[in-house]
Amino acid sequence: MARKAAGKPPEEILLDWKREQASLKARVVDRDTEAWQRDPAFSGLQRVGGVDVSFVKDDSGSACASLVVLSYPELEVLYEDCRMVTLTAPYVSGFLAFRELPFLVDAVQQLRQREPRLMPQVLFVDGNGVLHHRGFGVACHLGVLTDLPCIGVAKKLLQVDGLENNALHKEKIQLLKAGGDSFPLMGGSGTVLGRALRSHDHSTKPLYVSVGHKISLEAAVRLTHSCCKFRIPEPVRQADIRSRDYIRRTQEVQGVPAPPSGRSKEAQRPKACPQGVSEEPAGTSKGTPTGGKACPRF
DNA sequence: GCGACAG
DNA sequence: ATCTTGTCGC
Repeated sequence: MARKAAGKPPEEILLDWKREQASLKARVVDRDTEAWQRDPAFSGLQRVGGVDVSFVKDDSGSACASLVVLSYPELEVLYEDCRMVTLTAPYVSGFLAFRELPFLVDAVQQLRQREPRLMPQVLFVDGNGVLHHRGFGVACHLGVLTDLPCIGVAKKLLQVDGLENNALHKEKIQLLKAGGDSFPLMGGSGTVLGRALRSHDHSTKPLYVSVGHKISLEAAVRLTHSCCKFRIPEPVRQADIRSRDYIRRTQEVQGVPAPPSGRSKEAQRPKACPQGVSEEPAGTSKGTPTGGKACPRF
């Protein structure tokens, strides 16, 4: 009975999605809009957020969407929201937003309504911003729909517009010697789409940072570096750790016994979290991140 | 048949 | 994204 989100959507749907991306792309602001973004120490910045979606191992439809807010510059968790969701759209490279975004937008709206004072001033998104097939990745999408500054952080290079993870690219990576070092990622059109960043001294594999919304690439890269205690920016890392933990706890209670004795002690209590406010599986959203028209099934 | 492929 | 143990290093 459970609808599986498999198979690639019909061409017709993909065309719809492309039209939507093109339409929303016009609203992207790829420059600094806040005073703290220009400040050398980011003074004025107090809260940074991160979002992520983790999956249940044998069910492409079940996942846990999480939104966390950390203090800056301490990077301590102030807020955490994890919720199980049912994904309807399949994953198609270039259309990640249509699969994961509805739930993340919901999470932001809930925060805005229940704890407005904890609203993050910038959001780190797992995935790309303008470094995308059509210049509108999930970080841009989330930024436009929430009107929050967003930074796209991908763990792998999306090979678009002439960008390739080839020998030359690898040579450039070798030249990144210290945390904070980076080099531009230029698309075929000569435009800089993002930057490969060595997030800290002891990390060899770079992060691919690109503008999502309302922040310049320079500020995005600098802030990303300043939020890395490890390779992955702390906001996204915490969202990831907590969402997987949430799933693990859920699987333990009614199903799998107790695999190994995990070492996920990394989760402490945030000052606020809508955990107790149990309602429905929180799957109000449908197919379109916009919430506009409805594209029911695949 | 082979390479690509954010999460 | 997820499947997976040990292992090398600070």
